[in-house]
Amino acid sequence: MATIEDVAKLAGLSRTTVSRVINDQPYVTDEKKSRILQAMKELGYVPNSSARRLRSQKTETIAVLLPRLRNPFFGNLIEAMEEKASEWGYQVIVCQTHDSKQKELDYLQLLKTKQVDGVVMASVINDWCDIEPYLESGPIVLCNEYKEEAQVSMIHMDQRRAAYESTSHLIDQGCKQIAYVSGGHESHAAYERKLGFTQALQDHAIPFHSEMIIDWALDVSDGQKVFHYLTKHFPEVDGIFTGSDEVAAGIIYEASESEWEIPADIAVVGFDNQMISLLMVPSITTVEQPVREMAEKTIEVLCSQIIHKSQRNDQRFVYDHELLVRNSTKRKKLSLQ
Amino acid sequence: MATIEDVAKLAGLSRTTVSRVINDQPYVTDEKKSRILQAMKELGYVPNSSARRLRSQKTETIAVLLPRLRNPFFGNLIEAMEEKASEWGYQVIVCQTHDSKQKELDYLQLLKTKQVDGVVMASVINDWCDIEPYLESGPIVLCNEYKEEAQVSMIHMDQRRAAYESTSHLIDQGCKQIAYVSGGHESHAAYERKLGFTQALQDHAIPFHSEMIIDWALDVSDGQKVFHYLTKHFPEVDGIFTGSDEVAAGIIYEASESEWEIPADIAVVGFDNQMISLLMVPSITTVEQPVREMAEKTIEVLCSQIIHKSQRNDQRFVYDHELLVRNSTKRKKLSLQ
DNA sequence: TTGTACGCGTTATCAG
DNA sequence: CTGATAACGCGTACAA
Repeated sequence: MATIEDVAKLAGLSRTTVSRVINDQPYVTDEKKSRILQAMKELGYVPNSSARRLRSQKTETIAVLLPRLRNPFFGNLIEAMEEKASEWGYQVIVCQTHDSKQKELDYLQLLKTKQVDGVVMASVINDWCDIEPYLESGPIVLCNEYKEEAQVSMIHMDQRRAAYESTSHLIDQGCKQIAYVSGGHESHAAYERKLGFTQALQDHAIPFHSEMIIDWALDVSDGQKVFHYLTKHFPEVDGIFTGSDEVAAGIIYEASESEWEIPADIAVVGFDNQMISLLMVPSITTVEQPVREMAEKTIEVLCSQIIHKSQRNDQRFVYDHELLVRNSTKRKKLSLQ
Repeated sequence: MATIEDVAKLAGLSRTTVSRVINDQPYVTDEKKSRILQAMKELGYVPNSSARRLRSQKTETIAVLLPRLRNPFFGNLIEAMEEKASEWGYQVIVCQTHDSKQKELDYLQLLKTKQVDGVVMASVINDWCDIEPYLESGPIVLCNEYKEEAQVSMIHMDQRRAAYESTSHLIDQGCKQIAYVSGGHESHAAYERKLGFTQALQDHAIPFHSEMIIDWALDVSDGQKVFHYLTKHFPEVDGIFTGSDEVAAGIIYEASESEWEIPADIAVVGFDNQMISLLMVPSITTVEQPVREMAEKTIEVLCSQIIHKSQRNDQRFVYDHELLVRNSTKRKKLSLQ
């Protein structure tokens, strides 16, 4: 591997001058500049980035922590993040925590060891007090997650309102025995969602059945299990709020294999507006999140914090959702339309 | 930031000894060892990885090149790769090329600049002769892709056989006017698929209509367009081979909004066995790929090449597919069953 | 068993 | 405009 020294020798100049050319700095004669460029080409010289990192204390790399890529919500999120980061000249390291406290801390260690300049947390498992110390080593930005007590920037939706709205929609459609089905880990986002759900029940004087709360449903096959569990133990159920379109799809699929009719017997709402929610029969009422916008804003905020270290680091951006009403909840005759 | 020097001073020992402790090397008294560990804890010392990289010429990082994460096939692929890489102690950088030659080369540059120890290419856009030079800088492994002329390890399925088999299945079901619908870039994998397709037609004496070849269909919405395009221009079509379940789903969705019946009027096969292929009505006949196995093998091969630089680097692993027959192609009465 | 001294490849400082 | 020289933080022959 050719080094800067080799280039300097071949061009008959010093390392310093070569370095100036590499970094587009002024004060180099055009003649020497081209001599150096020539030498670089001849040797196939490429600057060694490990050395640069050591010298400049910068890595041009960020880490994105999330539970798992299999969930298409996170797939879409990181897709948009990688594209934006690439525009800013940053690499992206994928870090799947699988909802493990230990893995989360392991990945945060990347910040301490200077392997990354900053971190996006699209999922937070540990208590904030265990995460805060890492802030000394570099900026952290929360996306799709929030912690009241955290002094960091956060980009997210109003999960509570979204849940409130879609639950109210179920109630509007005449549901009175509504189950709440959500994913494994109790993130703050999930917590807010549940608040919105219970608030909606309360405001409409619908009873809350704590037995009809399910907190282990992550994907399609969990949705299938949920359907059997609910219809067996609570045959009076007539509405289901879910935290993801995959779970909703699993429920609807199993219903189609049984005697239950969706939405006549049970109305179901999903979350995220994945492609699948449109394609299912019946199509799934769901909550659209501005994933790409949130992802891009997250990267912008993080990158500018990396560059201007002084900047205030506790901005908050709240995005709007949109309830998309589809066939999985349309129980009422729409006589007025 | 505390350095190894600070730790040494505090412990009253030399940098070397501290380094030995960090790297679990022998020849250190237990007493001094614990004194050093104590000092490290007191200072919150963490080894600086940029310095280590420079010194050891290793990054413990690999890059995975793929077209886009939005395609769930690649999402699943990188999910499994990241997990396996993590077991080996490697970070994963996501590199979405969006089928751009330039982006592909930009990302390969990571190898040259020593930002990664190795590269997985799950997509190859450039001619191999443009990629080969990068091999000087570190190992490259192909996953789900192959190039006859390349002297690198490859992990993939026999795409040709898979396509042959699912096309033959369409023919068995009585299809005579079969369209071929595939994704944008003409990868070698896609090339092999098309070979299998045409071979199947030929072996069964079914005419090949070059006008019924579509090469721009990537996702659900493309599938929707495909449906309209085909039914308008080739109303005689009675079978469609697609390169992805998303495209197949888009076709089926549009058919359900029209007068066309699937599979009675048109039989459709997908590819990849995504969740969606099971959930659609009708469910989609598709080709199951051992994604996780291929991903894990890929990482194993790459990591061991990184570690044992001498090892032969042109191994080839071919995995088996499985045709899953579902309702989107079941046209014949199964009188014998 | 421990320490000394050098080098990994760059960039920044300062003197010319 | 150009060049010598000192860091950046760590690992490792080699010597003791």
